[in-house]
Parts: sequence; structure tokens; C-alpha cells
Amino acid sequence: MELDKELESELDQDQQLDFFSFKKQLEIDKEDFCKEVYKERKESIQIKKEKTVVKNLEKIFDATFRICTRKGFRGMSMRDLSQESGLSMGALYSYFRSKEELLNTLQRVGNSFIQRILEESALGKENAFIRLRLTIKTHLYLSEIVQPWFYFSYMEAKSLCKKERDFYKQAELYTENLILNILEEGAEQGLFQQREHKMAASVIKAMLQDWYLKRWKYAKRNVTVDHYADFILGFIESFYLLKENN
Amino acid sequence: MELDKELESELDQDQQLDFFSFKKQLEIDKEDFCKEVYKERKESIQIKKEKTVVKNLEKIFDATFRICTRKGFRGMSMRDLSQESGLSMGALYSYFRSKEELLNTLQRVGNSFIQRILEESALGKENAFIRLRLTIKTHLYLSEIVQPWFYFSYMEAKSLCKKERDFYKQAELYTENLILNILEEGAEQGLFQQREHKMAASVIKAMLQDWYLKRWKYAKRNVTVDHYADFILGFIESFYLLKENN
DNA sequence: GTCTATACACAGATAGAC
DNA sequence: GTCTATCTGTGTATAGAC
Repeated sequence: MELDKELESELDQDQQLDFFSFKKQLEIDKEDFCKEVYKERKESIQIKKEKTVVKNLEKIFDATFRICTRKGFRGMSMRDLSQESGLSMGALYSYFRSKEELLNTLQRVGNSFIQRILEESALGKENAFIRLRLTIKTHLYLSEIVQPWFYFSYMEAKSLCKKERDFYKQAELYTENLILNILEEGAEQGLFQQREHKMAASVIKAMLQDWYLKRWKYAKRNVTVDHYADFILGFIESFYLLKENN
Repeated sequence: MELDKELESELDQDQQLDFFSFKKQLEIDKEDFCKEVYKERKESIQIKKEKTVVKNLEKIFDATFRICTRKGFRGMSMRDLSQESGLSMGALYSYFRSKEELLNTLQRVGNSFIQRILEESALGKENAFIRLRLTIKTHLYLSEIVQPWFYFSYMEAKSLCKKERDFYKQAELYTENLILNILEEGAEQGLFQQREHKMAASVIKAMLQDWYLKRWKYAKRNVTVDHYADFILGFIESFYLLKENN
């Protein structure tokens, strides 16, 4: 592959993108997530002081993730949630009119949150090789920061009503298409081999998901997110890069 | 790679192994599964006539999978199960002393069932390349035949009590180690490249799981299990086979 | 804004008739 | 072997005091 100077410097940037710098650069955390929920649902939340809302939403969400990781959403009772979050039943119901509303909110706000960040990740980059690396790393890093949400979202998608489930499926396909487009463009640019791009995109998506679905396994083996990223990128590239450059 | 005559004929056999012939050869179906449950739990099931038991277990399991795919195990009430299976509450409880016992039975019997078949799949084969192909295909074909069980087992593992969850985790690692051993042997035999075999085994496992976890997606795209098998084998082989043979 | 007390629907499980 | 009727605990949700 003939790399011109510009591309080489972009590649250097990419090589330097590790989890630590990504986290600093992005500066997202749980609080931002809760603020987003507050903004989107101002009208239906009874409490008016933003600071109070954000503080308590954080408690509610944390507790939800903790309990659901063990028992699943349907196995979590509102009494469980009340105890774990430290809020009373009454308080809980002043933030969410029903248990289902809590589920829908977490899914919806979370998905649009993720999509927005992912969309911006490879913005302005032309080279498909670089875009692939950036998109995959961004996805892994994001799922590292908000792992409980990713796990919850995946596991509880089936508990949603039809309308919300369709929304989820669309979000699921969104990531896959993001990758698919990059693979197709890379092939057009002559950087990648001609492969079954749609199948490849599915399989890459599966590898991305494994990182947050099997968090416990990788933690036990001391596999860092950067190590995982490098490994699957190498795997994918050995399949996609033209052989003479390998 | 120098292939002697024997190996070539084995390879031919493998190439011919498709889902159709596998299914005929294995001849397993839901009934065998229920018979296995009957044998393992003769004492704790109150009903004595094997034929009756097997017939009703099939109804119960089918109904369980149907409901849990939508709501999850904890979201399924015994009344739901009674209605969907066509058996009364009383009848249900004469097959399983509790709802939890139903869950544990499905997980335990299913896992040992799968392990036994997988173990036998590549028995007697020396060549790691062939063993890899056989093991992956067998896993995919198995999960194609009993997809509802695979999906259920994966999704409801977290609902298990500690003891049963440990049993599940051991089963989860079993498949991974099966693949790991093949990769390591292949590298020793000089057939495969030196890679991070443990990472590779995890990622391969993730690809196997994607087949039954995203069944709806692949069905919609008309991807057959044979097509999927060929694709991921190609993917893996481009990573593992020595470049001069590619 | 947050609490406690309570309504009432539905869960898992069993006894005893058939 | 299978059913219906019923026990008792727990579920979601709310009303009204503080």
C-alpha cells in the first residue's frame, strides 16, 4: 500500500489512540448520560430541580444495572430497586411513571447517545483503513466506559414492546452498516480485498459485542481493551488487507 | 502445506460435510433430548410411564422456549407456561417440583448433551486443520438444530444460582478450550501460524455464538448455516494459515 | 421532594377431587 | 395422571402525610 505523507501522519495519530487518551478526550461519564435523560424527559418527570434529578437518576440507573446484571429486568422488583438505590418507592415513581418507562428510557436515550458519538468518531477521515480502526476502537472504548449500559441494552432488548424493539433493532443495524460502508469503500479505494462485506460486518459486530458481553472473562485474564482492540484489528486486517502488503 | 493421500481423502470428507448430511448422520431431535431428561430425572418425576413423560416434556420445553424468547425466564409465569403448553398447573408441578428446577434441568441436561456430541465430532482426527473445520461445523450445525435451547441457555445463565452458574461457566469454557487445543496443536504441527491462540479461541467462540444469538437477522438475509460456516472458516483460515499457501 | 402505608393483581406452589 | 380450587407471599402502583 502506497502511503503518502498525510496518510502516514494520520496513521500515527491512530496508533496513538489508546483507551486512556480516548477517555480524556471524550470526557463523557455517567453524569452526562443522566443530564441527557433529564433534558429529554423534563415534562414527564415530576421533580423540577435539575441537580436533584440528575443525582437521583444516577442512583436509579446504577442500581438498575447492578440488579439486572444478576436477575434481569423482569426479575428486578421495584422494591429491589428502591432498596438498592436508597430511594423510596414513592420517590422512584416520581421519576418514572412505570417500570416499563424506566426500561424504555434507558434503551432510547442510551442508543441515541452511543450513535451520536460513534457517528462523530471517524468524521472527516477519507481513508477507509483509518476509518475502520477509529470506528472499531471508538466502539470498544465506549463499551468499556459504559459497559453496564451496553450489557443491559443487549440483554433486555427482548423485554421491550414491539415499537421499542423495532427502535432497538434499527440501532443494532446502524453499527453494522457503519462498518459495512467502510468495508465497501475500502474495497473501492483498492485498500481492501473484495470479500462478502455484509457477512464480514456481522462478524466484526459480534466481536465488538463479545467485549462487553464477556467482560468478566477478559477481566479475569487481564486482557485490556487496548489489547483486545489490537488483536481483533489484526484479525480483521489479515482477512481484508491485500496479501502483498502483509 | 504438504498433504499426503490420507489427508486429502479426509479433506474431501470434510468438504462434503454439510448441514443436510450432518443432520441425517446425527439423527438427534427434540425427542432424544427429552428422553435424556427422563433418564436423568426418573426419581424426581412423579409420572411413571416413559412415553407420557417424554410427550409432555416436549410440550413443556417447547412452550418454555417460546415464552422465554419473548419475556425471559423470570418474566414467564407458571400460568403462562400452563396455557402455552396445554398442561394444567398441577400437571406441570408433577414434572418439576419448582420453576427453578425446570431451569436447572434445561441448563444441565442440555449442556452435557451438547458437550458429548462436540467431543465426539473430531474424534480420531489427527490433523488440526481438519479438526478445526469439523469442530466449528459441528457446533454450528448443532446450534442450528436446537437453536431455541442455545439461545435460552445463553440468555438465562445469569438467572441461575451460584452452583449452577459455575456449572454453566465451565461448559462455556469447555468449547473455548476445545478450539484452543486445536489451534495450539495446529501451530505445533506447523500447519498454523503462531498467534495469540487464547484470544483467537475467544473470538471464534463469539462468532459461533452469533449464529444462534442473531438467528432472526441471518434468516432475514437468507444466510444458510453452511454459508455462515464457510465464511467464518475462510475468515479464520486467512488469519491462521501460513501465507505461502494462501 | 420524599416518605410510609396500603390497594389489589398476580406470582409460585399444593391439596384433593376425578 | 390430570384437573380445579385455593393458600400465601410478592408484585406494581398510588394516596396522602410530612
